[in-house]
Amino acid sequence: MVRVRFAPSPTGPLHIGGLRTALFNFLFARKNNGKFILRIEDTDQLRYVPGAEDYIIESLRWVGLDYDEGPDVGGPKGPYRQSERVEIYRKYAQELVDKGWAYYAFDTPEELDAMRQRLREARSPVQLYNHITRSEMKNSFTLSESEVKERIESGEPYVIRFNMPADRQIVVHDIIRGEVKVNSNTLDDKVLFKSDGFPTYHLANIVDDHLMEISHVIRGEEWLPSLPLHVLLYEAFGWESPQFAHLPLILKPNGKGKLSKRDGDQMGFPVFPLDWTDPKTGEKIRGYREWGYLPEAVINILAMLGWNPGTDQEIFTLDELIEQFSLERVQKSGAKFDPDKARWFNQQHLRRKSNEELAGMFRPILQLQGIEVDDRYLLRVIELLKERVEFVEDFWTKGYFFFEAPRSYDPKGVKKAWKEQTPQIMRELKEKIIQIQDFTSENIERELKQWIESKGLSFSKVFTPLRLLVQGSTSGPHLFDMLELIGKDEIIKRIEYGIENIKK
RNA sequence: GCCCGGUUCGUCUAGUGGUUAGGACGCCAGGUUUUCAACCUGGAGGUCACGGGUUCAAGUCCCGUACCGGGUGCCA
Repeated sequence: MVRVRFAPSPTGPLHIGGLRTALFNFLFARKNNGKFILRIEDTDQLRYVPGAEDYIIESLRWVGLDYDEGPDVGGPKGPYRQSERVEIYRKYAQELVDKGWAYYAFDTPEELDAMRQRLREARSPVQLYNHITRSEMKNSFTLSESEVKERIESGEPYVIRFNMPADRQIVVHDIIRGEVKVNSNTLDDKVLFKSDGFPTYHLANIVDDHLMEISHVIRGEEWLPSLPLHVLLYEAFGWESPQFAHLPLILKPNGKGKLSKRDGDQMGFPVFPLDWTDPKTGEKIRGYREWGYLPEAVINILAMLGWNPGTDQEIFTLDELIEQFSLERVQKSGAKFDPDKARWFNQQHLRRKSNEELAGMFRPILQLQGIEVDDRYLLRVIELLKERVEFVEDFWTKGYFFFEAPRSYDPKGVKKAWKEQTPQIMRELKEKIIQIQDFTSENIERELKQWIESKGLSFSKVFTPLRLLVQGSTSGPHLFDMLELIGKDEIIKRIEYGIENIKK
């Protein structure tokens, strides 16, 4: 039985790197008829951010990554919030102490700093709390059993550290990267249980993955260095280890490093699925959703960052991804995020939507403008604009003139199309348009072209200024379809108004 | 510093010892269009990080170096 989990910690808004980890877990679970579990890793009291958990849940829901078990939906292996499981971790930490795999330590943060500082100054290649240095610190190795007991009973703060064995060659296996070998001497006695009564990630993670019967741990590459520790923890408990897959990181588009919080607003693309307002600073960051991205597009963008099907297919629905996903085809190297391609994905998915769906998404934007239109008109507008739009908002920015007369005229367009003789031509054109009885696209085109030819004018001398008058700029949708849709009376009004108001 | 991982057009990538190194985004040009977009056709863009091996043959296997990234916390 495949059981995988997405285990974010609620220290801020979910980042798209995290969302991709969730996606790959989800795809793997669905592909293998397994379970996808959401677990909230809120063991850090200091970094806890109110609202972050709700944000995570809402984000997953928005993109359609439904989980089978989780804090809000429950499940047989709950609770799914680590803060509600502290007693469990305490018990297992104790078990490791009893078995000799862990020990008590009483060093203060200052003492730890001093130790690292000293080692650095001594040019020691490693500055670790390990099998060598622990003999100089305050812990179960240096204190007598009774003194340890006494300190604990007197309420002195303590932590429980892992007893990292010396000189062990650890070989771990990763589905994406193959074998990774590490010597335990480069590892340290990690804190497993903190003095605040909470476990660290390492302990809680292993205990929960075991108790929740997780079969595959699919997580970001930043966890690869702690994999040997985790494997040793499974050994210490005598548990069978799940399989591991470490996903490549998503990197900044230009420049270096992991994609992070502020990159988005600076470089003109979102880094978070939804809008987020920092509860402390009040700072607002825009999300994919509010930016106008379709959830389908976000899924597609993330799926293609670090995975590919091995075919030329690039546009996928979630179901198609489930069908074709495999961990074996996940890339080893980090992928730079490409904002241009992200836009392209959105455009592709937008075009695959029905006109009715698009109308449903566009109407709220119109309502914001105080505009009410009937469905037939709206659907025609969408039909005319659909191929030239990347985001839903573009229906407004590129088509507002279907709903109201242009308020201004694009200066470049005016310069290009509005010549000395143009007002006179437009006056005559207006008279011609008044005469057109059958005001349909096809007929308007035929009659106007005939008229232009009979006057010995060129199409562009007439049509470009006409377009300018009707829509305020010189590039846009099919001219005659647009004229038909806007209607004869309104067209005439716009021509009259424009002739008076465009100055040359 | 130390540990781990990575390295194919600007970007995402195909490629598993023998290919003119393929596709997509973006860019450029032509076609189409009253215009722009879309679409179609074409183009530029890669000494497969570098250096050494192994082999009749290496982007593909091995070693070293460089560079990039991650980790190195009582953070996850």
